[in-house]
Amino acid sequence: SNPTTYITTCPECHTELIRNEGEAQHYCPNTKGCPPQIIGRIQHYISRKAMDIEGLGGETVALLVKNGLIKNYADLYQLVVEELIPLERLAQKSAENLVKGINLSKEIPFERVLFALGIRYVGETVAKKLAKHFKSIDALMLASEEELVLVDEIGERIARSVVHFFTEEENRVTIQRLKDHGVQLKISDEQLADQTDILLGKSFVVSGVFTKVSRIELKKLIEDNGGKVSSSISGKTSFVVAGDNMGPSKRTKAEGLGIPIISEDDFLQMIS
DNA sequence: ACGTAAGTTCGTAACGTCCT
DNA sequence: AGGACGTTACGAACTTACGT
Repeated sequence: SNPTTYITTCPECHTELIRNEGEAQHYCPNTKGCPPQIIGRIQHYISRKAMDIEGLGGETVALLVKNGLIKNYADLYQLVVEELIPLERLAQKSAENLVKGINLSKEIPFERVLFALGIRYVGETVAKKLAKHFKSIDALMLASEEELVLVDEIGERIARSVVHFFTEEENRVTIQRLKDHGVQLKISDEQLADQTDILLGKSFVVSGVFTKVSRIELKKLIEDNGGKVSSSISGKTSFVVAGDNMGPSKRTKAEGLGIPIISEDDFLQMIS
């Protein structure tokens, strides 16, 4: 039987939206002409967990788009100070900072660039998984749905979305432009050199604050060495790495399950 | 030179959905 | 069913540009 469909129009660009019964959300398919989408994609690209471009925030992105200076994130790399100065809220100083920030983003590692691209269902962690598995955007672009599903943690929905993203000509062009500007679209040699399999199959929970490495670095060390970081303790947790002010409920739970609680030093010892 | 307003950063928490 | 993930929202501290 045919599912009921609901038809509405996008309040922003008045494109027709079709949603099938049972689908939780519908997205405006007008990816090229819907202004909030154009701005939103760039805002995501520059955001903290993605390319983290300092000097550029959501409002400034909207300003740049509205003034016709950029239409997608690859355009950012062609901005020059002079054309920014006439804009509201931007003067010499901010314009320089902005261009500087954009240039610095060329050093952002591949996994975050992959997240920044804005492929649906590819968030921060899925991007990491894909980056680790495929090592480069070229390899990822060649992967079929079948190959993608074989990757741990990647299901049908994500696989379909990834393949779809790369079939769009516009996306391939944008990616080529990023590549030409020197954005990291493959895992760097240094990154590869830092990776080991020491912690393969081990699952970690991190709790508290640490002195020698930051919480973020600690998680990165776990992942780079083949381990998995989870947010909550379960029977599958191998170790809890505890810093200062470890959450008391976590401590109780770990003790209850008999999971070893190790210190920052213990952990660093493990991987050295 | 100073205060204000706007924007950004950083931490956190909650919620609904997806994966296994 | 349980855990993980993506998304959104919020607030507080900090930075910067701009008007007086």
